[in-house]
Amino acid sequence: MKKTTEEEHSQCTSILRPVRDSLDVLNGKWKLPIIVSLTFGEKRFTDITKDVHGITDRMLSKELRDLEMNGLVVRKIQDTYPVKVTYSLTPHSKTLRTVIDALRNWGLLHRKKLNQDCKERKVVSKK
Amino acid sequence: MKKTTEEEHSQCTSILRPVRDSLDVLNGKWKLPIIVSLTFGEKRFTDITKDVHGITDRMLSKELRDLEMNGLVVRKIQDTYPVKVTYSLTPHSKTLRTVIDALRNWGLLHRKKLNQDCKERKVVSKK
DNA sequence: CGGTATCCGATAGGATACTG
DNA sequence: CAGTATCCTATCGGATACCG
Repeated sequence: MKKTTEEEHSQCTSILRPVRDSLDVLNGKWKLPIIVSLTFGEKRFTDITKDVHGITDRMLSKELRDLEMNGLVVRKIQDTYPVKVTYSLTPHSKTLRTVIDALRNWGLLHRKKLNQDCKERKVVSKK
Repeated sequence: MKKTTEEEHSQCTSILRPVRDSLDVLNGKWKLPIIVSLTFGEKRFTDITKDVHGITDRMLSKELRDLEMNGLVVRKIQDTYPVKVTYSLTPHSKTLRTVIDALRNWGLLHRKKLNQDCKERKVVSKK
């Protein structure tokens, strides 16, 4: 138990780099929720608004642009009248499935944990 | 293919709620990296600084407090001289392993994808 | 070593109004 | 319907200095 620290550090770095790569692309409150919404198939602007509760037009617009630039979302304009715009996932963003599942499962676990702590009156008041 | 939309919407919501629960706790640039650092065992303030490249004392201090309040990190003060403070994960935060693994794998995939696109000269300039 | 205090700029994100 | 424009606040996050 001497030189583990150095080895550990480089091991840690090798995990941290890709994790931070992911976080850079997925950061913020809305990107993953938007992607979740689109996992159910291509949708129109307003439909996403309805799924992702609380998002404003402004944020949705901005986040969709971000996601499109990063190759995670495709914007398609149907040249009908009136014009119809749809958004959908790319093959690449579909690989986010495991991330979403992991977050979902942990979210459920976390909420269960909170309820438990509540029963045990061990809640630490937030702020 | 008529009423799927309503059903889809409630299905979507049932995924979105726990995902957003997770994101609320894990948001920001630093929390998951800090947790990754601590997966290698309890560490001191400065050691975390070294693992999580680029973080400032101020942010680390703040984020550790946040994580402690949410029951994801434990702060332990050894009453030696000089005083030694260590941080470690809780059983609960250890369940984040799957989330971290998923993000790590996706990060690797994403970088591979970027390199591919680069070769194909399909890069979309950022900004 | 393990932080806190202060200051500051940048970005996230909300509210509201408006447009083709 | 599918957004943009404008304005605003809050938080993020960096720099620097300082403290027991």
